[in-house]
Amino acid sequence: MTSTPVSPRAPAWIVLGRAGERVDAALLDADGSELERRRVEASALCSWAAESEARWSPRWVWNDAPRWYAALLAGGVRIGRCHDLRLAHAILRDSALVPESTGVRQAMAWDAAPHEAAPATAPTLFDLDESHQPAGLPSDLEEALAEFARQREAIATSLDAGRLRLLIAAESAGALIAEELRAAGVPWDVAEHDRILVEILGERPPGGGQPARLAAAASRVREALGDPSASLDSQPKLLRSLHRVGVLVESTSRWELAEQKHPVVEPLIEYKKLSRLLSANGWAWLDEWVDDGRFRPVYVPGGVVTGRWASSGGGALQLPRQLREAVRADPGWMLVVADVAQLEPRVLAAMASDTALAEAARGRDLYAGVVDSGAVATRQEAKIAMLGAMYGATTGESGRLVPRLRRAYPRAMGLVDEAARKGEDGGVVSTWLGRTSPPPSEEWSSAQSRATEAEASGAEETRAKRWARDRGRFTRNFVVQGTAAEWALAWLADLRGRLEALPPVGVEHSAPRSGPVFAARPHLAFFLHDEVIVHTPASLADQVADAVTDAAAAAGRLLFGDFPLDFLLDVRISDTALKA
DNA sequence: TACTGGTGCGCG
DNA sequence: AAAGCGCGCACCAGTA
Repeated sequence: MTSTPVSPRAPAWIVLGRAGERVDAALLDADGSELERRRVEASALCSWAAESEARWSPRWVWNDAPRWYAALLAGGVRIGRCHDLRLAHAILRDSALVPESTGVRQAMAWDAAPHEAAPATAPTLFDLDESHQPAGLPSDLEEALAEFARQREAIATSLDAGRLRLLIAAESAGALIAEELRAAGVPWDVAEHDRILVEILGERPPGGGQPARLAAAASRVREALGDPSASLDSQPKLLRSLHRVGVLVESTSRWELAEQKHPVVEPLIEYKKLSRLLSANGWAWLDEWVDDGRFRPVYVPGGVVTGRWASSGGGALQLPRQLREAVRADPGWMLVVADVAQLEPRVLAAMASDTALAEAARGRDLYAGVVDSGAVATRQEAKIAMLGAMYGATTGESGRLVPRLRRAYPRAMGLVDEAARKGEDGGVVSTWLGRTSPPPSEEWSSAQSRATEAEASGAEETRAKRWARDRGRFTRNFVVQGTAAEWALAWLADLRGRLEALPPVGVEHSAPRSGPVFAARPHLAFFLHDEVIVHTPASLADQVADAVTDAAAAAGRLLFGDFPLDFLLDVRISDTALKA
């Protein structure tokens, strides 16, 4: 392998494909011309990739980042940049910036990209079992090269190649980061988690029954219901039990229960709370998801239509506040916890070039700025109104307050109102960088056309109108949520580069459980829409905090140029992830 | 026994 | 009873 002659020209891209136990690689120059091919045994891939990365810093082109990068990371190889064909295909196929006639928009195997839950153990490249790959996703080199060519063509002929390149680079960086997050894991203090569970639920019963405080709440509920055998976990049965004692609720949700005056209410709400903690994040979760002091959730980049990440397994995106104290830095390390204040309205201000809203956000809590502008009276009103504007509220306090925002910030509100109108009309909308919402379903469209026919029933018209409004709220939110996701990807990717540039620490200060690649340096440990947690050697914590802040500013400039808007962060350095 | 849909609740 | 977007997961009930 190492004896193969070195290419006379440095490749800008290296496209990888699989052929059984071998890996085929095509080295391309910047304009996509092939320089040479290599054939690498799977067992030698890590060393060849490490060498190529050091020599050329290419952008690696592959069908699906998890399939390749999990194995590279396990082998101690970190790479800088990639082009993920599956994720890029999904963006280009739907993007309104790409002409209809382009090859990438035709139906093909690259569309078939449903993710599946990752295996419990890191896959290796020798693993011939492909059951974990997205079904039907092409894996050989020729198909990867053909798709890569189609994608470059689609970008080049698009209405805005710059934005699409940026979006695909950010999306692909996200794919790398998702694998790195999983490889490094969230540092997790099992003893602290157990302490929290015992404090709230009571001791874990050795036989596997209910913990004491949960059992006590259950018996208080049954006593109030006057039924020692009442079933509390079946919604229909619980509803009937409540009706029998005169609690005439329509659902068993906490909000509705809380409005009732009856002795059953307090213990039932308590029971639901404890029961939820036990089933969602109890000892069983701990056994299944935390291993050797690390929680390793499965992130799914691009898993949400808007471009947000989803997660699969472990409920990574639902870590309850209650358990944040269990997120704990290794000895000698610290956590830098940062979240963006009001990311979505800030993004909206920039997209709409709404200088009044940007002014309200500058250097302060955006909602405080809205209050100062006189649009509404209190912070709570500002928040409710802003969320209502972005989500499409029409009733209640939120719906009532939105018109005031419309007067104060006509540009920003005009942007989301227009997105809603397009959605109601059956059109599509796009994010700032060009991710486009899916078109309406056949069922939706035919319901709309039927409703306009002369013989349409009142019920059909009503339903069509409701569906139209539903879709309008979706597209209204899509542009904001999706652009916020793009900003967050840019933030993450920039931060990743800044962390890489910090000096590694010596072995005496390392965190071996973070794995071969991350044991000696600050690394991203968690990401959730507008929040990041970095696990860092304590001596670098201040520099990491600066990096997080600088990366946010860089992301703003990358997307929105010199539009005068800042992305205010709350940054904390602590040994736990506890929020203020 | 395996599935699907409804409910409720955690997160942003 | 959440009003108003996007998710994942546990649990139960009904069906195949």
